[in-house]
Amino acid sequence: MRYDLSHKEASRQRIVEAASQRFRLNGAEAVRIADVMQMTGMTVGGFYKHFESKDDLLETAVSAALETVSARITTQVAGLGRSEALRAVISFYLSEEHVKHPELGCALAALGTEVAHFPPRVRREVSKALDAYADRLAFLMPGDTPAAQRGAFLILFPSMAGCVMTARAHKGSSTRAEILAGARSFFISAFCSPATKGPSQ
Amino acid sequence: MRYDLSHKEASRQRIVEAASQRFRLNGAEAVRIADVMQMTGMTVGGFYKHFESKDDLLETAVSAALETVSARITTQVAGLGRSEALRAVISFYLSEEHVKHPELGCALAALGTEVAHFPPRVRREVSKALDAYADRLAFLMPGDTPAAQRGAFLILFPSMAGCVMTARAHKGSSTRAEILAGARSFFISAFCSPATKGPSQ
DNA sequence: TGTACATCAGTGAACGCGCGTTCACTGATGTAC
DNA sequence: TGTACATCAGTGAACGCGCGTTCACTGATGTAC
Repeated sequence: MRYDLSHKEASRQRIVEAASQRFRLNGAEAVRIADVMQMTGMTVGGFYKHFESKDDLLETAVSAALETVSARITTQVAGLGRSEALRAVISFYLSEEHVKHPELGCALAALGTEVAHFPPRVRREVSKALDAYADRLAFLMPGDTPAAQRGAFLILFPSMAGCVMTARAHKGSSTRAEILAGARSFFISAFCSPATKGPSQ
Repeated sequence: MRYDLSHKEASRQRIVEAASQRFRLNGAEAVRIADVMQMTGMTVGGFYKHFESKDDLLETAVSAALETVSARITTQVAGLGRSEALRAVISFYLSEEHVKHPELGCALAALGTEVAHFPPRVRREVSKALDAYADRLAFLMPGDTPAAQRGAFLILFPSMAGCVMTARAHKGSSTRAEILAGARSFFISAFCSPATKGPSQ
């Protein structure tokens, strides 16, 4: 072994981080491996010292994106009460800021409809990563049991992802702001009112 | 003019219908013009007698899909009261059936996250088509004014599209059914309870 | 009514480009002695 | 400590395939007379 262990690993991390942003920004199909490698200061050929294929990278980068975002959310609400925490998360998720920066945002809102077209192995891993995402963030949700919290998460986050995706489809139209403002107040009042323990089901 | 007027138009319609299903089933990038033409019993070359480019077809086919679906929904709820009508629409939209058949379902749920990556001209047209979709279906929504109904539509449909997209991402996992069942009862109780005139905002 | 003709929807082979992947090579670094 | 060597992360040109688009051609059909 000529380079120390951390050298190769550091390169791999740079590739994953670059790809994770690029996939969210441009969509899975539109990302070119040569571009991702250029972002890291390396050239195409080196890619295959780290990954088997573009699909291998896709799987890794999407999972990484979901981990990064859930970690950032968790950090940002540390210290807030449950209701305030969720209110803050909803406000951010449904913000213009999030809509304008898919590369740093939720991978579900950025890549959602493409996941069903990923090759089976990739889709299975992404599906697992989405479940893990739910498990890491369910603590934000109202509900008496972990199962209830997970249930509420599985309503709120897919719904918000749909609103963000639709807002992004409406670039340069007032419909975008209309969707975001409406959804923000709707979901905050449905999930954060102090009186409610969760969505009435 | 050698063929009568309706002949070419009929071919064009077959191309649009085939493409509209194919785009929803496979995603915009994955659709091959040769495949679409084969579905119509024609061969590739003929395509360019009808459309300028694949993007031209995409724009036309996505708009057509949104029109077809809103027309079908409108027909199916004819005669029902407003609350029952919306209940029926939500139940269908969030059904396993809809999740399993993207090619016949809502284009927003099928192609949503890809729209932001369409070339500007296409995205503008799709954005308009989405606005028209809202206008045609807002009558289903609770609310005293058209604006209120449109506002409610712009919360409900993007949210449901997000749930369907996420359910589709979870193929072969119990998470799919969990999302659909949870979202169905949540949105029905939020938008169809006889007491409510709309989402409390 | 029959026949020559013109049109143009549709054919299918060929073109050209872009991109994922491969491969022979380089050169920086750690190790052996 | 210094030097020869081995390793392997990274290079970048080349390959090969798939697909959107083009183009010269065909043949079915309506029209003129």
